[in-house]
Amino acid sequence: MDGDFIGDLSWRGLLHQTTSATLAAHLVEGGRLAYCGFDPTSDSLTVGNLLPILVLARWQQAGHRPLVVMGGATGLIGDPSGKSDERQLISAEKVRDNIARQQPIFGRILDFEGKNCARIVDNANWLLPLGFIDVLRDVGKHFSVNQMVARDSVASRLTAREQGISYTEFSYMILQAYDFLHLHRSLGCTVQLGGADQWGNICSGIDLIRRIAGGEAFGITNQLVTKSDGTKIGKSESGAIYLNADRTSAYRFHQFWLNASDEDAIKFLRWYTFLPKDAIDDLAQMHGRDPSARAPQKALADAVTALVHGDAERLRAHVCAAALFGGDIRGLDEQSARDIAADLPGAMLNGGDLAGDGRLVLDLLVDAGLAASKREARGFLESGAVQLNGERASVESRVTVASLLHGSFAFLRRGKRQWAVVRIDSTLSR
RNA sequence: GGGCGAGUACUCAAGUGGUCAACGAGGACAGACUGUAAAUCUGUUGGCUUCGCCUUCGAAGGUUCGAAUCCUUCCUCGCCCA
Repeated sequence: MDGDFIGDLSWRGLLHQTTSATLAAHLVEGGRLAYCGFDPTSDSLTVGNLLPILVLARWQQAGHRPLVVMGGATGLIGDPSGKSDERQLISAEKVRDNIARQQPIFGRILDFEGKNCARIVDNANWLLPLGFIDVLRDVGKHFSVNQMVARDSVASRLTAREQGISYTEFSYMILQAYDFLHLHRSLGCTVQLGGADQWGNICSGIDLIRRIAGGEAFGITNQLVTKSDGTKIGKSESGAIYLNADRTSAYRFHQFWLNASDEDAIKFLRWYTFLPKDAIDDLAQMHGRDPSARAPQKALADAVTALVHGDAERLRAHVCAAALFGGDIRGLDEQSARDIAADLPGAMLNGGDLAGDGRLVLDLLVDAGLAASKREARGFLESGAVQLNGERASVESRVTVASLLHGSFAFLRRGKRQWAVVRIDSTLSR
């Protein structure tokens, strides 16, 4: 997919705005450097952050150079864009920690080798050494408060009576503008990418570059995407969907995409995968012929899981899903059961725990994380939502040694799609 | 610094001395129907050793037989004045 970056974004429904009519001409020549900033306000990135990373990857595939800017300094301040509340400040330590945890994902999705290799920099390196007075004299003079107040991110906080805005967050756009200026001067960065809510910040940077450096710079924003019901992607269910395997297992990640609604699946394919237009059109057609095959959902889950977790993990997740939702859980051979069990959340028991009458399924639901409390577990059992090894369980049901598969597993299912496993740790038993 | 107002469960939002574990809405989860979809209908939504008990209404104290509701101090936030 060499070449047309703007065209690619556009048919995928991701293009929101670009800053200048001369942008297209600027991009005709390859090797342009564009940056996108990521503020380390959380220790792990979520599927919401995946989109801008992919935009950088598309940029790279179009023959340009991507630059990831970690907000080691701006993360200490907090961007008011798109936020209705003033945020709690996070400690410097936490920010450094978050950066360390967030970085690996970029290595997996961007190409750090070759001619158009990606780079990661941290704005703490140039923002922290700045002196307050110097900034006010050299940078602040170029900002009109009248204009700053008119920016959406600020204006909404000034008019909304619930929350105001602190001077700290108010200053954020100056810092981001300075980032762009710095990257323009030191690395020749000419383009900034970001979500639609970043428009104001990006424009501030472009203005600053024109005023101080006399250079021309560009901005491209992508649409902020939501599900068809208008809610954020990757929220709800059992919490946010993270990109780190230790927060959201590859299996759960795969399941998340597989559960996309019909309406969303095709859109997600355009937004979150590199599949070309005709491949996606084919999937849409297949889906029209046989919706129950859920071809788009499967393609989506496989593609995104492979991208984020690697192909081996994708395959495991796929096999696991097929066994749990397609086959007979009791018929699994020991090795398969062991593999699948490893991917599911669950509870670990030692052999002695199941001696005699065993333990109540009610209790194990809580231990395995399928119910938040016994009170809730009781509700699930009473409504017939729970299966033990494929058979409906009741409030009185117990797990005994006899109910274990291959002497060591018991599979619990709550509702249609939540699975967990109770495992016997043989090293502790007997 | 002064004046006024607000802080209730995941969110919004009732409740202004006992009948309040706290109305209602949304969300979420579950059941039925399906395709691990959507829509629809139904149920649940603080915890537990569940005909009862325990812990919650910004925080800490206090008044009272009894407080989410009254008083004091503190914290956070908004508006106005300086």
